[in-house]
Amino acid sequence: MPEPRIDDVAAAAGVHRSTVSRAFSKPEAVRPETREHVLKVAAELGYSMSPLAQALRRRVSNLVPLIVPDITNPFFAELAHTTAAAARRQGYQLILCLTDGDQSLTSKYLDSVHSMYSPFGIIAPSTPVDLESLRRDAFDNRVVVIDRVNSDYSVPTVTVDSAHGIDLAFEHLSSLGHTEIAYAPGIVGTNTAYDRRKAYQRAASMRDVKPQVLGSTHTADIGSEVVDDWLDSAQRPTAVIASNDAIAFAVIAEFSTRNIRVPEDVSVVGFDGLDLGAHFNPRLTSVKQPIEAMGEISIQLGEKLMNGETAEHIMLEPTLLVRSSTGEVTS
Amino acid sequence: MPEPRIDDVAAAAGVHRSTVSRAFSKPEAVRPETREHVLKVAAELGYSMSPLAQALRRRVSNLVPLIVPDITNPFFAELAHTTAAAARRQGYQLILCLTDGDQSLTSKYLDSVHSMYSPFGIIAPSTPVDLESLRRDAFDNRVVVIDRVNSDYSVPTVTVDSAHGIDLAFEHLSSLGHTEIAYAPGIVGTNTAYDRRKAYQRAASMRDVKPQVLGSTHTADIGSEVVDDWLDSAQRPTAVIASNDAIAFAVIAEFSTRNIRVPEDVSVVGFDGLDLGAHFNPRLTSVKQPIEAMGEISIQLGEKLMNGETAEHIMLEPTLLVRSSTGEVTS
DNA sequence: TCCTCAAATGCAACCGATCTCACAATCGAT
DNA sequence: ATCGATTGTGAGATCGGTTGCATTTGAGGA
Repeated sequence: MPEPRIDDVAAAAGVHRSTVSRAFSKPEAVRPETREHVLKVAAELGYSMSPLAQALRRRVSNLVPLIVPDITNPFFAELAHTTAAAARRQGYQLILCLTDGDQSLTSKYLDSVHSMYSPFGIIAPSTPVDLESLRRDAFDNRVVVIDRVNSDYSVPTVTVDSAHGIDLAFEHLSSLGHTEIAYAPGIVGTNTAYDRRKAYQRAASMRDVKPQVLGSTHTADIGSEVVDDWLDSAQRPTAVIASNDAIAFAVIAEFSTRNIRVPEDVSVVGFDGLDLGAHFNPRLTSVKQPIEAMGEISIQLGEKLMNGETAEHIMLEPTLLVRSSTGEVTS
Repeated sequence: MPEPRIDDVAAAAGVHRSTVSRAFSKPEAVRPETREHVLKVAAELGYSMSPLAQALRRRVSNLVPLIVPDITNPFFAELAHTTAAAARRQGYQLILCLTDGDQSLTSKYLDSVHSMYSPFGIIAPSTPVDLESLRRDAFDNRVVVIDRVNSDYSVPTVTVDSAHGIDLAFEHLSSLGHTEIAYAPGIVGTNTAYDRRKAYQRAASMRDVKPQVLGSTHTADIGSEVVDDWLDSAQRPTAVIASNDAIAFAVIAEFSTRNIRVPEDVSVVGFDGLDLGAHFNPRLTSVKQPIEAMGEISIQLGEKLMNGETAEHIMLEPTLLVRSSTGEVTS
């Protein structure tokens, strides 16, 4: 048997199409008894509305795109995870769009979902978003960006307070006696990468620590670059703050490969606070981003956007997750 | 300006709607000159077809669901990555559906995408799929399963040869002098978990190794269970094969926490061959699943399915990725 | 009992495309 | 020149709902 359509339900319930439609999508517009009857008949027939047809007529769908550069990066995986959950809770279906770092794909995806009448979209960029093109491309600006945005305050954003995060890391390391604290930057380009690095510089000078940035050329193997620089350093840092957990993993792996022990010889703290870090060796101390909140809030901002409210800029506070990759300085 | 519709293009080009439609979706049915003219006019207007309207009328969309239990598990992340790429290449838009281990969500998702006229769906289950319900639920059986299927050969599947994978691990460990080789199973339930464990038992007995399965109660912390069992073992295994990389990570982290060194005190080999393992400490030796091929082939099987071809069962061969978590036995 | 007005329902156009069928133009063959 | 077979285009129903407007229903008041 084919799927029942709205007319089948209408016939079976002895009412008109439009009444069935209202029974589902505008409950207050129909008499309670009628509504119940229609719903019962519909249930008996195993009827459910076609989201496609709805979207076509209403010009609004429940498909919300989340655009991320790389799902293979556990940070984005966790973000996708929490955002999908938040989306589902609100009745949206999250569409995960993977750009693989290809800028042009972003606007392509945006076009594509726009033509599916998405109510809004969420972008977690790897490189600065070209907002000019976003706006023009589509979507009437109904885009939420996870990360700061340079030039344009009309786009709502959710970010994490990098400066505070870095401060937490410094504080922790200082309390363990570290005074030579270096920084391992990630891929440049994003605002967060920039913010964190900046925050490192500031925090270092505030504490009379000589800023040392390790491995800035960014070839394929970040880990060995960082460790090379560390070894070459006149005054070897006793601690390294990585700009994110993935970098921290790579750095620790490389230290270990060269028989430099973490945290005995050098402490490492990450930035992300991924669950995965709890099963790393050693278990990774890290600045924890409130990823769950980020997902939740992105959806909320999106909904405000579609209600025509003005752009908000939410900044979330990170916390410190102390595990085993940091220890007292021994010298 | 509102988005142009097909009638706008038709008017501007001086032809009928249907001709425009054909110019796009059935090129051979329209005179070349007409076609070119229509396409040019459409381009000038910045016109593109509404996928929603298309899907509604054709009763086929380009939305392909990939249902996975947990994107936070890097295996599924890599799978999603490659499958999304393969899907895009064929003009599909992958919809990632996260079940979080909630069985009932699977059929919900299936219903949902079915009503969006998905041509087929892909399921990478964490627990055995209830095919009865899948079939009945929706989709006319147009589902590809990544993992074996027990009861039903009418569903196409793509699997990896677990037995061979385990053999590779054994071979490698044997060549390093290991004779006490234990196994750390993952979450039970999936066929792959079952297959791998079975394969371990068989491979062990074939090589006169006493099978030792570590940590089978499966509380929250698998790592410490495994290590507890390892410590309690009368004859401590010199090597552990983990049923997947995530388990291997957890086990190594726990070994290390208790000051047991990998690979000096015990070798560990994983199963998945994730890129992430290359940045683990120590870099993880692992049986590598051909994840890229799995994604690609799932899409292909799906396409065959929608063309009415009969179900195929593809089995892929794993390879061994030798890194640094295994070493010669020292006793 | 009749009238009024609001609430509930029916009617029919519409969202943006596809597709079957009918019709016109073109062509080769007789 | 006539005719049947192709080929290309137009007409209009259709996919499965939504929605503004018209109409019916029913409660309350005179």
